[in-house]
Formats: sequence, C-alpha cells, structure tokens
Amino acid sequence: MKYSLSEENYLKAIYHLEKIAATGVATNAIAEQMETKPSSVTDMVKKLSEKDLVNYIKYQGVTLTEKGRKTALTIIRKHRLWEVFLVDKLNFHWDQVHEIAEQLEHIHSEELISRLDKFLGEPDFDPHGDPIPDKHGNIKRTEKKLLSDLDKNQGGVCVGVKESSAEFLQYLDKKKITIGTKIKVLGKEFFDGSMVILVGKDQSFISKKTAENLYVQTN
Amino acid sequence: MKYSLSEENYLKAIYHLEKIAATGVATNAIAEQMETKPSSVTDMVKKLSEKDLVNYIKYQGVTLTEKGRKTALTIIRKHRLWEVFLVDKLNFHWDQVHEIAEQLEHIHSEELISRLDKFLGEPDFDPHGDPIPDKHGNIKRTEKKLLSDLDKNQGGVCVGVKESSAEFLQYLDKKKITIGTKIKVLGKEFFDGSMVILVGKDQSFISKKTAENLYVQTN
DNA sequence: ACAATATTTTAGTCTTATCTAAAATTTAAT
DNA sequence: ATTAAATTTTAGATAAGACTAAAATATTGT
Repeated sequence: MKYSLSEENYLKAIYHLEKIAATGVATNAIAEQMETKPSSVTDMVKKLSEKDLVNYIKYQGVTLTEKGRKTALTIIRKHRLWEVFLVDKLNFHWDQVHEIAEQLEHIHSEELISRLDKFLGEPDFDPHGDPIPDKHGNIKRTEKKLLSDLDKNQGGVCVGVKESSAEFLQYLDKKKITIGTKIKVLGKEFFDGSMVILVGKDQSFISKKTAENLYVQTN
Repeated sequence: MKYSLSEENYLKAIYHLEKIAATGVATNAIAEQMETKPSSVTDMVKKLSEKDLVNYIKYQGVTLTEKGRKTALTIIRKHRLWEVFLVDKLNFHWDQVHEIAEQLEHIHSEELISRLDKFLGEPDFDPHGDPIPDKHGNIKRTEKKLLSDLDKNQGGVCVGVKESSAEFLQYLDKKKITIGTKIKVLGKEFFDGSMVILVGKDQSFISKKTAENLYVQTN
C-alpha cells in the first residue's frame, strides 16, 4: 500500500508519541507534534482508522494497529538510512540532515531502500545513535542510559541524544562530543545536577540539562 | 522560490515540449504529456503565468520565461544527477531509474544537490546520455556532432548523415537507424575507432567509417 | 457532586489540483 | 468564405487536507 505524505507523517508522529504516553495518544499531543490544529487531527485520525492503521475511539485517543506500526517503522527506517547516507557519503554534519531526511523518507521504492541499505553497509544506527529498523520493522534494542543517571567514576560511550535540535547538536560539537565518544563522570554536583566529565582526554563541565539529553552505553 | 510538485512537473513538461514545437506549446500537448485534461492545463498555466514562470496568451499556447526555464533546468539537473547516483552507486540498471528519479527530483535542498554532484564526480551526462545542466542552468550545448566524436555513455538522436549514398542509407536501414533514432555509445575501441552502440533497445556494432558519417544531436 | 476548565469533535469554509460539460475560439475543408 | 472540426477556455463540481467557531464530552477542584 502507498500512503500520502500527510498520512505517513501522522503515522510517524503517532509512533513517536506512543512510546512516551502509556495511554492512547491524545489528539492535542498529535496536533502539537504536527504543528496543526486538533480538529485537523480528528479528521485525519478517522481516515487512518478507516484504513486500519490506527485504533480510534472518540475522545479516547489513538493507538497504532500492527499494520500502522509496521508502516511507521518503514518510514523511520527510510529516514534513518538517508541520514546515514547524507553524513557518511555526502559529508553533511549530523545537525544538518534531519530536514532533508524528512523529505527523502517519503520516496516510494522498496528496491531503492534495499540497495541503499547495502550501499551503506547495512548500518544498525543513524548518525544520532538511533537504531535503524530492519526491513521487517525489527529494532536492535540496546539498553542505554542517560548520562545524568551515571554515578561518579562511571563511564560509557555516547550512543545517542534524546533531544536532537541543531542547537544542542552544535553545542555537543563544541564540547567535542559525538556518537562513539568515551565519557567518564569525574564529579557530580548534588545541588544543581551539573557534572565534570572526561571527554576523551580533556575535562569538561556540563549542565544537568545536557546530561539529561545524552544517552550513553555502559558496559 | 519553492514550487509545488505539480508546478515543477508542468515546468518540466513545458520545457521538453518547447524543444520540439517551434511555436508556443499547445495546451493539448501539455495535457497529453502530463496525462491530464486540457482544462486542468489551462488552470495551471494561468497560475504559472501569475508567477512569471511562463508567457501565456489565451488560445496561443505557452512559452517559458527566463525564470521558468531556469527553474525547469534545475529540476532536470536534479533528475539526471539522481539517475547517475542510482546507476553508478546503487547499481540500478539504466532502464529502472526514471520513476525513482521522478520522485527524487522534487527534494528541495541546494546544498544536497551541490554535495551529490561532487560525490558523483560532477558528471556531464546521465545514464541515458542526456546532458546534466550545471547549477546555473547551462547545458553543454553541443549542436549536431559526428557519432564518432561522442564519448562512451554519451547519447543522442540521429539527425542526419554526412555521406548520403544509397549504399550507406541502405546499410543504416539494415541497422535500424534512421532520422530520430536514439543512439547511445556503449563502448569505443581505441585502435580502430569501432563502436558498440545502443540503437533503441538493441546493441549494434559499427565501424569508424560509419560513425564518421552519422550526425547526432546530443541535447 | 457539580461547576469550571480543558479537551475533543462537529459543522461549515478554504485552497490546491483535478474533473466534466458546455461555450468560445481557432483551424481546416470544401 | 462559410461551415465543419478541432482546440482551448470557462463554469461549476469534487476530493484531500487544513482551518475557525461552536458544540459535545471529559477532567478537575472544591
């Protein structure tokens, strides 16, 4: 099945919101995510429901059906594979690729994605450390922690970011932190949650907010 | 300026039709090319005229303005660069890439195309032998050339013969080559100047002498 | 419990791009 | 030079997706 740009974007948004909200995803939440109005969301959600992509009961929010989840995951797969292409092959910086990938993710061609995947070496993670679903929609789940949850002297490898705004990514760059960077907590200030950490060989000071948006793999 | 998918497709169609029709491009011709109805064309053409992309006088067909031509050429540039990507990097066959490139050509990002161009080695021709406009919309305008002067992978349309003996013309007939036939150079032998060429869908072997007597148009 | 507030849905409108049917204009034929 | 035929335009309708304003339902605070 081929879905419209709008339908695909809604599915993606609902998928991401479903991970956060334990209950059915609220109309208002979708509206905010999509930068549209709640009434528009209601209309679209009805249409997606007709197509068996979401479960929808009036006033009770939305959940993805299996079909909807699979569809969302193929779009996310495409988005992340294109991001790898943009960074690895075209040498874009990791904070420049989101907007372009938002467009590329809607190109319809299974063959294209299959070949792109091979061309890129069948990567498991995108440039922000997010996992790339395989063609069946399976995600390689690795437990990752927020840097803010590490204790003093604990260390790990940066594997992703929670927030991926260009501002934050550029800030991380300035701090010489990127996917794969080794980090160790040298000190943690109790009163404001700020940290002194070791980044490679240099000390760095980061705020609680930063630590709460950086995922590390500890092993 | 950013134009809609539909607007871009109309501009492209008009560009291609303008090369054939000496006069203003007919509404019906556009409708056929776009697989739509003449009345739809009239509507769109009015809109393009408002935006100063085409010159339009009722009942007298359309021509592209300078702005329209430039815009059409950037879309064609994108289309052809993506085709090179699909064939050279993803190993698609040259007859599989058109449909996918039709989608990719509408991705909006100058930076992307600039980097893609570099990544591909700034190619001058697409996999079908069509020339790739540069970022300013300039096409390597090659008026009619001798087939023997073409490089590998370059293509063109047969537009004439240098020698017009019956023998030669009969030979061309046997080779299924006539005015308007599309030809692409698949291989060129250095030592005797002979060529393997694609005539329509079939391969053919021709001598240097033959190639030196065939004019092709490469744009 | 029940009023106040927040959320969600409905109803009706708008825009873009398309269509059909009918009218206007141009081109071709005798 | 008229008429017939083909082309093009207009007028009005439709579908997708979004919006506003108002109505319906849920949630919250006391």
